[in-house]
Amino acid sequence: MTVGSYRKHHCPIAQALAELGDQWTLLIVRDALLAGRRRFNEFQESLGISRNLLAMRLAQLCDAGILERVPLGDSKRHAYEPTQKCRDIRIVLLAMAEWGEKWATDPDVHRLEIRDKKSGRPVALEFVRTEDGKIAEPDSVEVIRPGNGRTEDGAKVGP
Amino acid sequence: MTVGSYRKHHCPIAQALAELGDQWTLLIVRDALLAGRRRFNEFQESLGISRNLLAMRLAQLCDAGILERVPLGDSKRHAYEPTQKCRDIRIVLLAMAEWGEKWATDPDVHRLEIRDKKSGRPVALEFVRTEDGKIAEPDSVEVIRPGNGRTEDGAKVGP
DNA sequence: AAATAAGGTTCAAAAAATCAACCTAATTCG
DNA sequence: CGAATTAGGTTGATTTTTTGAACCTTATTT
Repeated sequence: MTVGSYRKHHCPIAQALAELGDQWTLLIVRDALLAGRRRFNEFQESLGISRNLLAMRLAQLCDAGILERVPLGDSKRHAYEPTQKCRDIRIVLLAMAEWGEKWATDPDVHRLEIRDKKSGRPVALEFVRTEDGKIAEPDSVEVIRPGNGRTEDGAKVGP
Repeated sequence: MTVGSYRKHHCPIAQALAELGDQWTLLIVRDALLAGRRRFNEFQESLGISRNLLAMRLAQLCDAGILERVPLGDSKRHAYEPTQKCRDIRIVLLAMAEWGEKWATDPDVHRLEIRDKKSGRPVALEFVRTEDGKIAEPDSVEVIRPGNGRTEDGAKVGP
């Protein structure tokens, strides 16, 4: 079994990892979404990734509909623009950022602040009860696979 | 520059990826957190990962304080128990699951439901304004690095 | 017009992942 | 009790990925 054969598990986490789980992919997406980078050399210089590998990853991201190659002016050069599918990854990146800030061993780790665009007021990522809009503590929520009677604690069948 | 040298970027996302960004690591964590797996062979059979690689990854996860090797009975066998650092990854996995469900190409992808443990009511992952507890639309929030005047759109300095 | 930058491609070397076989200590089976 | 099987790895050869450097062609700048 190769690592890429995640798809055989019909788990949505495995599916996400099949498209994003590569070592560089989420860093490229981070650069595109959070640092506004768009051009081949911007990614290359920012990440220090080998150029051939970057070319492959960008092609894969375009194939997956996460980035889009758009021509710049009338030249043959182009920019890699994030699609909606890409923008939807931001929540994953911010969840990782919160975890990284909390648990990173690097004492010089940056903070990332999420805030409301208009008011500038701080925003955080939370579990919210759909019915009453109240915030739920992480430990008070469980994850189930609908149709599978079991909860995460005793599960025989995985996600 | 090797892919493991994320730490040089003091970005919390890069830090998180340095510990979790391996191809198998998040699947191991998923199995531990969401499917309750604890034993070497459980992970191996569930994931189909090579045994030597699994041994390395489990050792790394223990070193990182994400799993903990606890003896079983008085034998030399043991279980890999998730720590709090590991449980805090659940929010990342669930963000990925939501993305995977929305964007997966596999039509047979499972749904994962998050719900309140006590009431069984559904729960979702949302951006919440800290001040008034109101839900913020993803497109209405921005990410900044405090101390860096720029927003995600015009950033010269990345996360 | 020449120099430099953008956006790659090619190729060899190094590192990492896979696969199969092997090993030892517990546990279960007859 | 002894034999077989299971758990939890380790070892080593093979294959696949990454890396790093050089090279190339087409824009753009000086």
